[in-house]
Amino acid sequence: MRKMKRQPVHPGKIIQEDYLAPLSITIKDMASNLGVSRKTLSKIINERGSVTPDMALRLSRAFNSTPDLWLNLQKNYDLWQAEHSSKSWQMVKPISPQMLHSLG
Amino acid sequence: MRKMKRQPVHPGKIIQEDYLAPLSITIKDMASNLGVSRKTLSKIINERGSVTPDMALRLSRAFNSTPDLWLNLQKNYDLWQAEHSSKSWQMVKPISPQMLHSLG
DNA sequence: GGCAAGTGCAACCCAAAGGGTTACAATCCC
DNA sequence: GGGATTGTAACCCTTTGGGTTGCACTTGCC
Repeated sequence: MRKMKRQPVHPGKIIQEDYLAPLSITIKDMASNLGVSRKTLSKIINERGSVTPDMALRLSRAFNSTPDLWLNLQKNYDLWQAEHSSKSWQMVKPISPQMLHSLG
Repeated sequence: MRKMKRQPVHPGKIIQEDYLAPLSITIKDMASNLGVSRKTLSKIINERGSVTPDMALRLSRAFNSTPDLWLNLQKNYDLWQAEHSSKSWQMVKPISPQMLHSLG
């Protein structure tokens, strides 16, 4: 599989750069169109909020895409954050056949 | 794209049926191995908790898989829940070229 | 039968996070 | 100048992840 070396793009950036900007749609109008508050959209675009399943569904309808597109962007972003914000998960030892023997 | 018609399997079920059961590992021991509380693992396995990015990293190390495997399971599950727990997102109208005209 | 282990779960405590509204200051654009 | 846009802070509410402790139930084993 592929390992992410650089921090993935936040979905908010995609919304802003690939949709709102090109189409000249304001955050205010877009929030209204999505049926959420201006704050909610603003936070996501400014990378201070995340795309929830519900928001992914709304975005997919507005931009004629799929909820998975947005959730995957968010997932990759969150995963990268988790990988780099703590390392205690690296302490987890693989469940190997050898271990199973000692467990028996 | 593919549309999910049936409720996706919860990652907790996979953990239980594909790993713990076959390997005869108890929830207690597994929780200990993952470095989380018994409650945390128990909730996930009983489908009352979700696999967070941190947990996905732990599971991927324990079971020699990828964090994405676990996060995708959770994502699909959450998305299905969101789709069926509310329908207000269906009110969102697509941003069509026609709409853009009226916005201009 | 009887005990220890495994387990679901409730009760509590915390902190984080999503969502809403309101309000203010800074900007941008006629 | 003046209206529209926008980032944000302040508040409020609810949900949720995570931890610990304790209790009751079930199961396996001697």
